[in-house]
Amino acid sequence: MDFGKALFHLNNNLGYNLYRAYLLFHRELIRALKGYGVTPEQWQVLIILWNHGSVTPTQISRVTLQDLPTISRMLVRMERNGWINRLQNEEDGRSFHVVLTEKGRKSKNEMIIQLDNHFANFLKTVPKAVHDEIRNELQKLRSLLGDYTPK
Amino acid sequence: MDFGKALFHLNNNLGYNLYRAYLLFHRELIRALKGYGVTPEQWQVLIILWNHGSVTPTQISRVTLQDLPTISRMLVRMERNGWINRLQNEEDGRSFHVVLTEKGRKSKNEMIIQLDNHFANFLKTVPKAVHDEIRNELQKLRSLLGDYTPK
DNA sequence: TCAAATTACTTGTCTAAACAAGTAAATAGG
DNA sequence: CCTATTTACTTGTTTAGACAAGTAATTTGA
Repeated sequence: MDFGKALFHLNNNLGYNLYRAYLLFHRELIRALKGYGVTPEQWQVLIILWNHGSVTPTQISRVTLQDLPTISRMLVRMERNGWINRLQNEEDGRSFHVVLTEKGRKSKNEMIIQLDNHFANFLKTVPKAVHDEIRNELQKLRSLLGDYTPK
Repeated sequence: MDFGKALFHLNNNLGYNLYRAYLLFHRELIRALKGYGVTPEQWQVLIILWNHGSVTPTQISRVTLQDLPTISRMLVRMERNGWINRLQNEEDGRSFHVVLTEKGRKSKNEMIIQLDNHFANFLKTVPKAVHDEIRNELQKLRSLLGDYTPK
């Protein structure tokens, strides 16, 4: 069955290529993290917490580009699974501090090493020059489209 | 609040850049299609059908890289919304043909023109050379990772 | 030919995400 | 100071998607 024609159109579409490449990475991340009971999106929150110690849901929401309902429910699941705690915010009764549990803190090194290895293997067919070139191009695209970038 | 450090790590990660760029495009596609009552993923199926007339769920599943449960339920929704019909497959009682309804067929031109305009505007800050360069790089990456590409 | 394996699709369960709407706390303006 | 607005988070609903498990039809092979 020849799907060349339909795929030809899609295949020359930037959005389609982004979607497709994202899917490949996202699935690989799911597999790499599965043993830890963490999703790719929760992994992103763990990285933020490892670098900051304590943040609010709104801050996570801004950094991850996700809306508060998504973050709110994700934090419920992460607390249920023992990764984080929500501490009362003395200065603002509407908000709270998200902090890592001991499990969350101690998992950092092992998980990062394991993930690095996993993706080094996944990307072994991709030359470093190509890898860096694509990353730079994507950063440029995001910047041109007004995506938030840290100082 | 300075999130530079956490974002610095994420920002130099290829997967994160893909995720982020994908999110920007996906949301824009949602907005562009909202008036038609179609999602980006259903749009992808419409394009396949516009180019092929009749396909099976399994064929859609292969082309879109999605599993059958996802396609199966998406087709239920598309049929409910009047875009497609499922016709019995005489040669194979397990399968069926997915075909466009009249609404599905007639929407093609208007939707494509509207979408092209919408994204031309969305991408107006992105020089054509950059756009094509990124698309080519992504095609290269997908190919290196063994993603399916049509002849 | 007929039991075993495979294929095509469905159903169930869970998470992420978009978006609308709601609650409660904090802040601003008159 | 006190009402109106804004902010921070939650809840509800819908779709996509991953993955396990199930059903029914077809194909394989002994």
